[in-house]
Amino acid sequence: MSSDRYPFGEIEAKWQAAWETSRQFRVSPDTSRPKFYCLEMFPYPSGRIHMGHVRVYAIGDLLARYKWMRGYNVLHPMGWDAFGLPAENAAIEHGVHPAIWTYENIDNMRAQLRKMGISYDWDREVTTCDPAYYRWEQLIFIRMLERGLAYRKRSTVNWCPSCQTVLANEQVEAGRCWRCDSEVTTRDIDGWFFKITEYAEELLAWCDRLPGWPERVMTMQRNWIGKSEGAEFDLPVAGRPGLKLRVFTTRPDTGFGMTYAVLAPEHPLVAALVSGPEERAAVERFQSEVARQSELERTAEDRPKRGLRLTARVVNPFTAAEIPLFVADYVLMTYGTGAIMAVPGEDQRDWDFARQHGLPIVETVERPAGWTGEAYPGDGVKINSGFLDGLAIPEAKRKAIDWLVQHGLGTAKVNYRLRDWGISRQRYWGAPIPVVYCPACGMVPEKEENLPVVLPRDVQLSGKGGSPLAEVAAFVNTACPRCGGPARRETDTMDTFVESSWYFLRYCSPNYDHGMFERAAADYWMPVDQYIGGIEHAVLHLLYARFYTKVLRDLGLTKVDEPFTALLSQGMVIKDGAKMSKSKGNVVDPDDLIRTFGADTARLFSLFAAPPEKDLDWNDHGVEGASRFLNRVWRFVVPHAEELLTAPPARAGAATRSSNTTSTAEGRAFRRTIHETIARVTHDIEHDFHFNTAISAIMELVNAIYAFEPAARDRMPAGERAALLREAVETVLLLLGPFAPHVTEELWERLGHRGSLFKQAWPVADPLALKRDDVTVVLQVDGKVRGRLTVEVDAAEARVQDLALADDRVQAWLRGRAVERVVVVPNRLVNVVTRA
RNA sequence: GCGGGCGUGGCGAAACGGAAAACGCGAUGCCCUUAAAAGGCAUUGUCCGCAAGGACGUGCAGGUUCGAGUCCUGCCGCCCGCACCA
Repeated sequence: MSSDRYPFGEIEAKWQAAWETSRQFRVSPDTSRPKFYCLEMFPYPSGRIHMGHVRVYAIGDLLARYKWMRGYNVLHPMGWDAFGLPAENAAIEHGVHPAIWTYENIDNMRAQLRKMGISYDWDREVTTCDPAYYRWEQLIFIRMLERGLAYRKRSTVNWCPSCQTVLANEQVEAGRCWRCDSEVTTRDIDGWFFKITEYAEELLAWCDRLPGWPERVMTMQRNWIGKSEGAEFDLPVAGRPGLKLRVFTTRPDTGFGMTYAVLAPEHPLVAALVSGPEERAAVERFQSEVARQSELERTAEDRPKRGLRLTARVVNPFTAAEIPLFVADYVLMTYGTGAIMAVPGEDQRDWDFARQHGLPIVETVERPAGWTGEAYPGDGVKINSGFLDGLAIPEAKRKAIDWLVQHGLGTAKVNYRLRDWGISRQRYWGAPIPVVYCPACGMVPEKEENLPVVLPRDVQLSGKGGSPLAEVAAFVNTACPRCGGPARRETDTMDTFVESSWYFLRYCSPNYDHGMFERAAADYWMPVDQYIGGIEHAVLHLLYARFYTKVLRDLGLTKVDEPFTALLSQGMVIKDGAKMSKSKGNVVDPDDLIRTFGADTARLFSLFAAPPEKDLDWNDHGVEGASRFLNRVWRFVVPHAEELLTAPPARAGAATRSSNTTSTAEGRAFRRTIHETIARVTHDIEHDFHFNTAISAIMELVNAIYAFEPAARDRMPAGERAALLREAVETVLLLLGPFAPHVTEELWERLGHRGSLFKQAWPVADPLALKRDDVTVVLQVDGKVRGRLTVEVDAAEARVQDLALADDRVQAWLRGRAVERVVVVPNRLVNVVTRA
């Protein structure tokens, strides 16, 4: 393919070994320097890294190395999200124990990552399936149990028939399992929950206080939490004194438009409301029909609403009228009270249902002129609403709630869409839930001194369903921690998202054995200053980790309110129009890439091809371009090294040299290019994460070096030329270092430096070098570019205007027209506005 | 339906309201070479023109402005999240 390629294989191995031997990226708390905690989402040890990993770790390493050079004490750790179903499925299919499978995969992936040359502190490696890790999670589980933040209940849960386990709401995507894409069903089952709803308000409030997060992710979290404010109140059942139906609404102002009410099919009051065996039979038939529907069917688009009218009627407290009562599938038991007041005038769902069943529709908001729609959800003046008539909606809401309170019918009420986090999994490869069921004492937490409850090694994994731990007699049969009598252990394991909800805290003191983490270490390092990962975790991991951190704070373990100050959400890696995947056959193997082009090229291309938040379109030719660029740098530096060494080290970028080092205009212009590049690259990394444009700027500087070198040969003294070239080359190496660390480290050494490039200070643009004498000003006539003009920087506006008007080309366009005004934008342009 | 984002060359992409397309890929031509690879140089939005130059050009239609890819209004299209959430 290519002949003159720099020896990346040797160089990369050399510097990876050197960084490791010198323990360069091993860190400890140091209060004399600012800290920077840079973290990429840790991987699931699937066995091989893929291009998505390459991309996210290239981004993380760029930021970490950049921060090192800016003088920060950088924590940059790596570990393994090691529990989870693939290990168990591999065991079922291939008969290999999940632990063996997982640890082998970790070894493979660690070796692959090392070949990328990422600046990890490998002493801090954390593996979540290690009992020394999950024992602390079990301890916190017991603390949460004591505080009522972990609880057990029987409920209808999402069930993946393929994974044979419960799924949390966050793990169901459009009715399908997030991991295996099977259609999700429901089950009534006992399980453990974390009370994330208790933190709904705080999680929501902090969405406005994390400016370092992408708006898109915050919006998704806000929507997921789904706060709605309104009222809850009672509808008396007609002719049944004492029997009331409680409803929730966000529009209490529409009470006068309530023409019927609806119960969810599963509502506990349904049984009490049916009259006679015939209606009971009909209702039960309806209930079982609804129950049979899968999640997918229930959420299908344009699904007609189905309902059954009961004989019982309720009273609309606003109008005192008796209104019909329905059981219908469009009302969900899981939200609000499971019953609604129906206002067809202002709610489209109610409107549809009312039309279907011939129910009256009362409008309680004045329609805007020309309104042709059906239900009207918008703002307006209240009508047909008794004491609310004439009010605007917000005022009417307040007044309606006051009225409900005064009459003892209801209260203001806030509801959230967020549900408690179901963490029980009926699978083996996870952290055991540390509780015991005793016939005498009931559910009892394991004693703290008995932790960890170790996941037993010997287990039969059949894939037939049911918790595999239930078959392990030695695990299940235990003594009650309270009375000592025979008891059974909990056989469910914890959702793997529990482990990933605190691993970033464990990294602060990974070997600490008196608790989850050492307080002082966490106080020093936390929060994570920059977190980097895929958008797919926008509401899963990122919401759970925020919740768990707040729980740990309330348990007095940490002082931070939020785990991640800033989040960079990187896009997917795409090839041929689709996400890289084995099934599509469009996978690029990072190992092949590193073997062919080197890790530096793989990293540089990942950072150059697109800004990090966008999807990256993989292009083999583009990779060659990245490789070509690094070769171009190499080919300049190596042959010129001797010549460059004749010049004193530039201490590139440090604002210590004055611009008069060079006397020629070419020299000054070249030096300005060097320092403009420093400013651009720094800005692009620091402000927008625009690594692609930062690389462009470095490429331009390299192009300028290639153009300057021969041009300067006869125009200035050799010493001056060498000094300028040395400053330029060293600047390129310093700026390029975080993007392509191995080749730059090697060239840095070849320029006679001892000590790592990454211990050098990041260059700072010299203001004197940036100074220009003159600028090109664009000349416009009526907004169209007609010429250019070179004038001294900051020339007086009057002078620039005179020069512009005197310009031949401008004059030609002014012929026959009168100048109406002249707009002068200093150092940029002159626009001459004319009229006929 | 609700919320968010995005529409720019052949492609990936750039562009504080001020020169649209930087940088890279691809393509074409030339140089080097016995030849190729590698490398170097040049050209590369469309149309008119020998040229100088001109007209057009950032999904569509308007608006604000001396000036709009960028701001505003309304459409069209695509992507993502949530979804009978009362």
